Amino acid sequence: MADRDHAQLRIAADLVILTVRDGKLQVLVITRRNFPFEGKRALPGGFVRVGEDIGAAAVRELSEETGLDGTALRLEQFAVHGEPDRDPRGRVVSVPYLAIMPDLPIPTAGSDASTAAWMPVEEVRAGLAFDHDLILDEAVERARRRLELTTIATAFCPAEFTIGDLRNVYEVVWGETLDPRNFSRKVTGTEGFVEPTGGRRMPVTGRPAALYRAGGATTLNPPILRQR
Amino acid sequence: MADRDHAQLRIAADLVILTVRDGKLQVLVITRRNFPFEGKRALPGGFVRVGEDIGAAAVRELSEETGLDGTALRLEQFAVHGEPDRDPRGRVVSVPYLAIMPDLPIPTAGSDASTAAWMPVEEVRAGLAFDHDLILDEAVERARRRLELTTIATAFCPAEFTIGDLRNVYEVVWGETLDPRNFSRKVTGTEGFVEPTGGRRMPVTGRPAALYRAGGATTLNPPILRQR
DNA sequence: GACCTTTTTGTCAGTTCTACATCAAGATAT
DNA sequence: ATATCTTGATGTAGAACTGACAAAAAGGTC
Repeated sequence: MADRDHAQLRIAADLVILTVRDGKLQVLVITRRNFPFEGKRALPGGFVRVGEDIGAAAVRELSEETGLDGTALRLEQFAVHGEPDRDPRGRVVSVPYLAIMPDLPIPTAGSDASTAAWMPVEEVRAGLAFDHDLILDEAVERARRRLELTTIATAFCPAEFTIGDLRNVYEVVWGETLDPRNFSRKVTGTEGFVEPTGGRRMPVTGRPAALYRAGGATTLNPPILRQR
Repeated sequence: MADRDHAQLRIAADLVILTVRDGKLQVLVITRRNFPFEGKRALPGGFVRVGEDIGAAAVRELSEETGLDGTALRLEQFAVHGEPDRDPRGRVVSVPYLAIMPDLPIPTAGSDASTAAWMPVEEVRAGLAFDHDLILDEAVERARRRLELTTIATAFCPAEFTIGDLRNVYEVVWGETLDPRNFSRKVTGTEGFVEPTGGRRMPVTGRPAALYRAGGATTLNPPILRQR
C-alpha cells in the first residue's frame, strides 16, 4: 500500500466542560472568531501540535480560549468523531474530552474565540458549529452515567458543600427529583464519598446544613441509579 | 498559528476481537509481516485511508488481515492512544474498537499479517507490539463491565445456546464462578435478555439443556454485578 | 430398574430500596 | 418569651432483591 493511501489529517482536541449554575446544567462554549463557522458557538478546542500529546493539547486549548486551568481538571476522553466531511477545512478527527467543574467565574475570551461563556445545555443544543451538538449530547449522557457509578458529582461542587448541594447536582444533571432522605442515606453510607468538615452553612432562613468535602473514593459501590 | 504547527499524522484503527474458546478468554491476534515489530504479535488494524471513515477502516482491516466479516459485528470504539512516540513510523494515533463474537473457525492470514489466530489473553499479555498490551487490557476491562450492564454476553454465544453456556461466558470473562441457580434466575427474569427456542441440546451424558436465543434487549436492568 | 451425570427449580434469611412522617435547629415576628 | 416559619436531618415498615443452601427432573448406561 502506498504511503499516500494513508489519510494525512489533523487531530482536534475538543472539550465539553460542564457545570451546574443557576439550577441548570451549563456548558462552556466559545464564539468562533475564525473560519469556518465564524460567529457561531462551538466547544472550546483546537488542533494538536507536532509532538504534543492529545490530552496536553486539550489543556492548552482550554487555557488559550477560556483562560481556565485544565491541569486541575480530571479530563476524560470519549468517543472520537472522524467522519471525512465533518470539517470544511479538510480531514479533522475530533478527540473530545469531558470535564466537570464547580460554578467558577466566567472565563475570559482568548485568541481563537471572541467570547467564552457558560451557557445552559438546553439553549445551545442544535446551534453549535461542526458536529458539536452531537458531541455535547454524548458528553451529557456520559456525565449522567458517571453520576451513577462514580463520585464525580463532587466535582460539580465547591470545596465545601452540603448534602443538599450534592443532591441538587444529581437532580439538575439527571433532570429528575430525588428523595432527600434516601439520597442522604446513600451518600453518607457510601465509604469515601463525602466526609464531614464539622462546619455548617447558615441559610437565609432555616436550620443550618452540615458541610462536607469530597472523600477519597472514586467509584460508587453500590451505584446510585436513576429511574428507568 | 501557522498551519505547520498542526501535527500531520495518521490514524490507525485497531481491533480487539474477543471470544471464549476452550474455556478461556481469547483474543484475535496477527503476527506482523512488516516493519516495525516484524514477527511480533499485534492486534489487527491499520491506517485509515483518505476519505475513509474510521469505523469503515476497522472493518476493512479486519477483513484484509483475518478474513473475518466485520460488518456483522457490533464495533464499539474506546479510548484512543495518541502519545507522540508510540509508533516508530511517526505520529500515529490509534483508535481501538472492541467487538465480541462466538468461537468461529480460525481466520486466515492476509496481506499485512503472516498469521491470524485466536490466542488466550493470558498468553499474549505483555508480548504485543506497540502499546497493544495496554489497549488489550483496557478492552478486557471494558468487556467485563459490559457484561454487567448490557446483554453483550449473548454475542459470545452461537445463535442457540443454553443458560449454562451463557453462565460460562460470564465465568470465563470475569474469572470467577457464579451460582447456577441465582444466575439462571437473573437471566430468565430479565425481560428481553434471552428467549427460549423450544429446542434442547443433548449432552454426552445427563439431562438435556433447554436452548435459548438472544432477546431484543440491549441493556440490563437491573445489572448483573460481579463480586467486588 | 438402579445408578450416574447434568440441568432445572425452590426456599429462606439477610440486605437493600422505596415511600412516607416526624423531629431538630436556627431566624423572625408577635 | 413564645409562637411560627423554613430548611435540614433522621426513622420505619413493606416490597424487592441478593446470596447461600438442597432436592428433584431428565436423559443415558450398566
